[in-house]
Amino acid sequence: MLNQSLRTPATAAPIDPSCYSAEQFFVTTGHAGLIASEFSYKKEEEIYGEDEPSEYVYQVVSGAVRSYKLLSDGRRQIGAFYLPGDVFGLESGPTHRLTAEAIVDTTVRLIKRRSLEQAAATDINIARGLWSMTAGELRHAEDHMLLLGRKNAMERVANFLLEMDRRLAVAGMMALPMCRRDIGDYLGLTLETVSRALSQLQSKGILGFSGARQIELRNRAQLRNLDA
Amino acid sequence: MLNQSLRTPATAAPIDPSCYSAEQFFVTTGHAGLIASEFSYKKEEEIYGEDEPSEYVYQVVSGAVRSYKLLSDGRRQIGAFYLPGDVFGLESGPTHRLTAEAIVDTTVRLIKRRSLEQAAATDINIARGLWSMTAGELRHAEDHMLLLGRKNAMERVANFLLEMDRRLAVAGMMALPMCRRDIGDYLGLTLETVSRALSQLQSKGILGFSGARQIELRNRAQLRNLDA
DNA sequence: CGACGGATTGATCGTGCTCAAATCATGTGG
DNA sequence: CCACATGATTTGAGCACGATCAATCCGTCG
Repeated sequence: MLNQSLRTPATAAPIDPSCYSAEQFFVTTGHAGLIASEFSYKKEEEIYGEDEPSEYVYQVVSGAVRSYKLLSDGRRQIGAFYLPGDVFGLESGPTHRLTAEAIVDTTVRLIKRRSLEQAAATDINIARGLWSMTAGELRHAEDHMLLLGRKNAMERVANFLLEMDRRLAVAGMMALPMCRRDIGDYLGLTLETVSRALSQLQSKGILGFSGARQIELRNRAQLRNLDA
Repeated sequence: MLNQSLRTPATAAPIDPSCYSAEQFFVTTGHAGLIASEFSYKKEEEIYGEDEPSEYVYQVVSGAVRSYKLLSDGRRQIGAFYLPGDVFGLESGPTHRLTAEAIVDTTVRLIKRRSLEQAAATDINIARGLWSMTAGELRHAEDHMLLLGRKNAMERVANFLLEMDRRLAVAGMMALPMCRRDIGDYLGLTLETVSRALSQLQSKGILGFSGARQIELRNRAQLRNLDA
């Protein structure tokens, strides 16, 4: 299965370093002569743990990944989902700040972090790319803090649907890789609250199901209204 | 008033780029021949607005700054407080993602963002510093997402007190620059809930007040227990 | 001293959580 | 191919935590 966001352009497009897209990062590293290998993880398998040394940077080829923090009593906050094309596991410091797990069977490309750092020391484009990707994660985290701190349940779920629609919709349909509990732990809600919000959106005709994880958005404008 | 975290070491300490501290960044830029000027803002004055072009990078000399996002109906999420020594307003993209305001009369040092970018193009230490500071903000945001998504009111307030204790305690006392509403908007709570939690901690002898914003922590261990 | 904004405290309300049960989807073995 | 087992999802009922609304109280500054 070839993923659209991973295709290498036949003609190397010029890269504006101030508008860096994570999806193109592994293309740039290729230009710099860095070697990316592939690896696969089974559903539910851990890719790296919180506070482990950061050895590799990853790009999702196929599948999906969740990245989270745990409290001692088991409460979990998912910080981000990574979908095909997304880069994750990039750290500026020595260790990973969150745990990463495959949500479904997942294949990744990976590059040794050390070789990236070395490349960045001489290639300003690589250095810019590392910074830009971290800045992109920060932007997402800032938006998510607003959601977690100040939005109500329906606003959170509407926001989630629009985010997933943007990132993985094909022909107007989304195939969510994650369960209701994952969605709840991403949105700071319980799985029941997520389920109730989705049911309510269905009854209003804003979305349609074909299986609990196959969702079609029927009214994105109204969904954007619900997202505060 | 000389702030401790701003003092320039008499002997230039070697800087480990993987453990970059934001406080030393303006020292490094000085070595690179970059010029920092000073500017002052009145209490409640806006320093920059959300989505405005990012022209400068700032370091708090004295005072305090809040950085936040607003929803259309006025709900506010404060992403971070910046205290003397802290660097803020650093963006990888073209615009600021949050609004920054002086909480009290505040003096900052500032460097043109353009000159920083130019310096980073030739000086890998500068480039490393920019990345590390953004990564530091991301780390804070990741911790804060866990707090906002999964911690209860007392855990949030305990966490806040320990954070402020670490960052601005002098002789065991904190002089908070921000009001209860600011604290609430930082923690995803109302000002009343913050006030009740603080009163409860006082009645347990875990902290003592000398004025609503002058707090002495009397039992940090117990506070750490309350912070999940 | 008085006025004003900030903080505390109280009473009530409501959203989202908890606990529980029913239903649905998926995959496995007979 | 069907029966069953298992986990995921939905739905319901009741509850609790933090929000809201409201009334003092306090500290600071004119």
